[in-house]
Amino acid sequence: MDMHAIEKKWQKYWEENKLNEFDKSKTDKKFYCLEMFSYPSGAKLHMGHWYNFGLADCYARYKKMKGYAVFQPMGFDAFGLPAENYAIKTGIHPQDSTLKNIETMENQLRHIGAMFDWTAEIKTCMPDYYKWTQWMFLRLYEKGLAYRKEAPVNWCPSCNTVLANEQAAGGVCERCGSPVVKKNLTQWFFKITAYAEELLSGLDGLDWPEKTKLMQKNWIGKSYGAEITFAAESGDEFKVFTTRADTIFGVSYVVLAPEHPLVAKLTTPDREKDVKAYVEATAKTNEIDRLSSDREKTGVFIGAYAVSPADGRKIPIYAADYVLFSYGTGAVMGVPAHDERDFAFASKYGLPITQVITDKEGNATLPFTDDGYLVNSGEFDGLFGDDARKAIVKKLEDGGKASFKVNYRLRDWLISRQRYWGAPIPVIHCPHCGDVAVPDEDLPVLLPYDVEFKPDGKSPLAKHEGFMHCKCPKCGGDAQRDPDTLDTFVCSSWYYLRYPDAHNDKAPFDPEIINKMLPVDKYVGGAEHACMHLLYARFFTKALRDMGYLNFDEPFTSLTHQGVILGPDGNKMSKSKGNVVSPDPYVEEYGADVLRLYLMFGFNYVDGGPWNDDGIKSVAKFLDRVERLFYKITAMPDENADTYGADEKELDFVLNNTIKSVDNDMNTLSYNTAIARLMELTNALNKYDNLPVKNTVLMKEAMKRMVLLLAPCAPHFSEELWSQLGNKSSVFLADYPTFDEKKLVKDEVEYAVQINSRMKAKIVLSKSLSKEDIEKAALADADVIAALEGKPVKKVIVIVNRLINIIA
RNA sequence: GCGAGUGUGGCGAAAUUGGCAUACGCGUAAGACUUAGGAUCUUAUGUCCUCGACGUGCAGGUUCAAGUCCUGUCACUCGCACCA
Repeated sequence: MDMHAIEKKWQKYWEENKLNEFDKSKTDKKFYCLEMFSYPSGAKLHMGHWYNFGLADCYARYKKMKGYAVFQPMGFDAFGLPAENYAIKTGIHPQDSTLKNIETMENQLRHIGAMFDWTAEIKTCMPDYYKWTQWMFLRLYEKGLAYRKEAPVNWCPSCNTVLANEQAAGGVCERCGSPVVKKNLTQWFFKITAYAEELLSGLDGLDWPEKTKLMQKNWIGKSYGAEITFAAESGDEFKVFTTRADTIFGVSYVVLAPEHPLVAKLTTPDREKDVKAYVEATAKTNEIDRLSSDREKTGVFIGAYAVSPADGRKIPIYAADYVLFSYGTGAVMGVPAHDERDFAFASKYGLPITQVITDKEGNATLPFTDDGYLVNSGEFDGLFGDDARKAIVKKLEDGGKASFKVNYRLRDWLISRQRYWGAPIPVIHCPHCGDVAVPDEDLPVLLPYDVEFKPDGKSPLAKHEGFMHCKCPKCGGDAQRDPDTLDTFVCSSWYYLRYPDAHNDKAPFDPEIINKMLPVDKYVGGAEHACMHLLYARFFTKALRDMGYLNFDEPFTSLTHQGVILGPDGNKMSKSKGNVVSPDPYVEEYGADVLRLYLMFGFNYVDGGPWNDDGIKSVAKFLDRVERLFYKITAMPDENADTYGADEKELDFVLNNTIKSVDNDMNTLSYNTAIARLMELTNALNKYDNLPVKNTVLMKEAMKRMVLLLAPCAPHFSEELWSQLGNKSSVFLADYPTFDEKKLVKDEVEYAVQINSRMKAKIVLSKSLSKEDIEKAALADADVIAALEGKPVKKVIVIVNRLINIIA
């Protein structure tokens, strides 16, 4: 078959007949199948895109044939750093390179033969989209979910920009790998922490990979504990957060984070020099060092003492950088006997180590960090774990010195970027009125084209007079625009809401439409977004729901992460390693269907693996075989329709079993086994074809269903064969084949017979036999009798339809 | 360090509730057809071998029966990484 010709032919047909477009009259049977949209990079589409988009399309087409009105849109996450970096390097404007890249990618994407509904295409860098991204910001701002504050932020000295916590994971810049340093800037934040609890509890009901849910859970990091108030001798009070209130009698010092405001206030004059030096040194330390748990603990005594609320002991106060100012209260109590970090710290600075917890036997090596029984704890001695914690906190609570407290590790989402290529933050800073939201009717705040990209730590927009200067919407006086742009993750946090109403120019979407079309029924994309995009999108959905725009709680009901296709060398594909595999030469040589089929067959979808084209020919051969068989069978006259013996029954069994298996495999995205079953059906048809007398009516029926089963996987090929069968409408409008349970029932079953759990014989028995008869038949078998050698039978285990185990 | 996952032929990989390990394919070998074969078809193909034994990273355990369950251990991958 001329693959290229039929690709063109049917892609044109599908487009002209609007087969890829969602039928808006069928929202009651909607199936929203979405792949994570991609960034329009200068590099061409690689194998991973095909693996993601092409194979998700197989699922979408399968669902369509199962009777759903499938909506599968495609778009581009078009703002972002790479285009701007490229502009700095080459002088080519981000808008020009991005739009050009999009055009190239659109063309490449069409080669996949996916049923993308291009009428709903989104490009996040276009004003008709980012207008609504800005609108989203304003709604969150109104709700108090967007706020501005000065904060130490992750600063990448190489990219000259602020990074989100998630983009600075591990203390290095996600993009360039440079060590991240801290810098104080006034930044915009989204208050994602307001939803910490629901983001956590909502995970339970989601059909998502367990690993991803666990990652989000850990990222949110809920922990139950208590805040306990310590009083300094000066009278100043401060709280520490602890999950181990049961260890409070073992406190031998307390630590304040170096950034803690009380450090300066409480430091005694004789310690001032040392403390100041330490605090300054901490500020200079970059994240990579500060966050390393292997690092030696350091700290400095500030000269002041506090009083333990539990027993009134006087304990020294330290400042140490192993305590994070941004978590809990920024202060902890040091219990060296029962915390590894405190143990290391106390050992170094010669602080007392008092054991207050012990195990069942009364002996424990320090530091002992498990739950245990209290000792040296006055009235609480003998209590265990949770009971001890509750009793102690209750007692302190009565004295106003403690309270139960839940903490989350999740931080608010820093969304300001000192970059050009993003959606401008729609806020005006007025010398009289302060921060003023841009009125909705003035949206979008357009991104100017003529800017200076050269990075110098200032937003390119800040240097653009025409952009910056404006009138305050409130007082009409001279004012300045916010020079920053929004993190691109803001754009991608709501795009799935835009697709179903992509051309709405009155609102980001019509809630009536969106509430029918959402949530997304199947979301397919890489696992690397587990704690960023997927969390942010959930936050947006919940926030918009609470504002009354949406009536659902979660954006993505079911999520699948496709595996990663690695380079042939087993490494992640990258330009620098030179191991990027392009789909283009394979599409050129074998066609889109063969490549789709090979990607389905050669890998477990959720695992991926190193690229290797050894098997691609075999898949091409498989389609050739199907095609040859197809033409051979369709050319046969209808004969022997009434012939239905063992061979026909066997063929019918394989046919029905294939339908059952493939249906199930497609539904669970077990593509490799689905293709294996289709190969088996082909083999069975070939085998049957070699018989002298053939029921050609049965063969034709089998072939017809084969074409239907193959259609979601090899759409052009199958559409062609379908039309050759004389069908006037698309194969994707045909019903997915169903199987007949009766055809799956065999008259006879082969049993494996084991003697003392060892395989000794195989016997074929009628399906209708009772357990007793099966046992009798097995014991009467000549091979079995021989293998038993006259030994008495003690016990016989019969597993119906499978095996018989004789214990002798 | 903590958390999660993976480990099966020469290779990619299969294996409902524990029930014939290695489906499907690649590769390899032999044969058929052919002027020819890098096409097509057929057969064989876990290892060692004579019966038979041994085989799912390794060592144990539970069971009539373990790739699957339990304990320990090694290797690799991913995530988190001083969160008190």
